[in-house]
Amino acid sequence: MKRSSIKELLQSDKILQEVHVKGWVRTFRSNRFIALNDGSTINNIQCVVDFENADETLLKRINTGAAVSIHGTLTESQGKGQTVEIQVTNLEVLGDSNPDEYPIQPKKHSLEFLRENAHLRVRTNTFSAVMRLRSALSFAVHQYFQQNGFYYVNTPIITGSDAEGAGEMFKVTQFEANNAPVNEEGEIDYSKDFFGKETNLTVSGQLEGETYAMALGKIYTFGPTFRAENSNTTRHLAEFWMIEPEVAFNDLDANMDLSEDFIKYVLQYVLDNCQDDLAFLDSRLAQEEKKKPQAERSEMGLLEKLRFVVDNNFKRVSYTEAIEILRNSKPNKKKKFQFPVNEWGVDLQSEHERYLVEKHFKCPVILFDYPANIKAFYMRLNEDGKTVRAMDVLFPGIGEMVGGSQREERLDVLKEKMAELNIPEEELWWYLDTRKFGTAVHSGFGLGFERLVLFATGMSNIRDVIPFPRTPQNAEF
RNA sequence: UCCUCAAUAGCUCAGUUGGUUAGAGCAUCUGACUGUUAAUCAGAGGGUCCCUGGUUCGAGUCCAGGUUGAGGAGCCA
Repeated sequence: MKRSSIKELLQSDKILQEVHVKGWVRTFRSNRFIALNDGSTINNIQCVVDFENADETLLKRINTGAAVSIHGTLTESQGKGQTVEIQVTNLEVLGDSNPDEYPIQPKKHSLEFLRENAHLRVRTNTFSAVMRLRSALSFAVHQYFQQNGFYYVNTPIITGSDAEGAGEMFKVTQFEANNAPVNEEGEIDYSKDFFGKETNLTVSGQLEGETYAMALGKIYTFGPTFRAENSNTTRHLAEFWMIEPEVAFNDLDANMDLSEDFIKYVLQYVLDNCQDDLAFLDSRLAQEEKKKPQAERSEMGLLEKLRFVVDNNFKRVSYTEAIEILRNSKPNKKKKFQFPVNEWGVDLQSEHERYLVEKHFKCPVILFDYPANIKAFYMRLNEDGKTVRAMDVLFPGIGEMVGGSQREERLDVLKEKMAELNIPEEELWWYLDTRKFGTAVHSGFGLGFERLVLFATGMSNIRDVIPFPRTPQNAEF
């Protein structure tokens, strides 16, 4: 007999028909009611066992976590918690689960404990909802770009350029740690290594992506990215997935339009397609919020927050305007900021970004036209000579969701900037070629996928929105 | 990397000014009950009090160093 998913059965009108399901036992109550989940939906289906006529040794094997195969009749439920249930005619335990050892109990676990059981945590409601949402978001990312004429480009994960300047890199080498060949100066001789040069895991596919945008027009990357920073925060991972669109002939305004349109599209997609999981996460967040003191509670629930972002325009503010707002803000005047805002040119601290997004504008904010000397070498210098066409999209509770810019398309200006920052031209000869041959205005941005998942699920720690998080001192699994 | 806090049963936690036999709820096991919804009731088992060293007649408790975790900062996406 054909097996149905629980998702299908809960929506079906197959009342009084024979059905077949397989899944894992969530709870077994009163020696009679199995709450069965197969991952197809957050909802369980209740399977009612005729315990009076059942083999007792079989009943003893129906434990939390066990895999079972069930044949039975779909009926309307006599109980209150569900509309339909399965009257079991045949039950087979496919895989036992020793209740003495199985770590996932039918009770609340701390997120810290579940992180230590990352291989099993997806069997909980919270993590299954998060991971289904992550999958849906990932699909929506591709759908958005594909529908809008973008080509998906796979930039290299092992990279030979270390001039991207996006952060500390993980080395890739075949050498033994204490037995690497050295040259006459006593330095490690990478010309003898696998690639014949020093190589690293990518921190960004942007530079390679730019070369493809200068031929395919509109491209995006969506792949793993690595940072060897010793970052211990709720927003950073050593291995994360980044989305990097790059568009030829787009200026910064078009770039801001793209980022806003893109974010709204993928959030609308999950609002339309992940209602059960979002409803669960919405109530989960509401319960979490209740534990906080009144002052720290967020004004909006998860669903409310998502709809708000989709329905309202992001506020676009230049760095210079932002500095003015901050300088005249109450916390600055009352010296509540740890880093007071006095002069133009300083980098904004988290507390300043949070003030702008959460207190002043109360909506996502796009900051643009930053001082040149706090931004990367490839960003387009403005006519004022002191700011660059950079932009950051800031989100409440998350901070920087997107970082992007219009790229410097003028070869001479780019070379000058690289010289200033001691970036050797030989390293990036291929990148400079895009400016030598048919250069054009172009723009792009990077969006940390996990930060998007963080926002869409209402989770608060980035380690809880990726299956197996990689962070300093932790590469278990 | 810096600052703050934490680590006690499988999980979540309590443990008084240092004091003799370290507790609770949940989970597990045994039994009762059976249309339950985190079922209920009765009973039982379960401890390297993170590690190393120190102070003390005596350390879960105090001190030092370390490990791991959490929150915040920096770096950023």
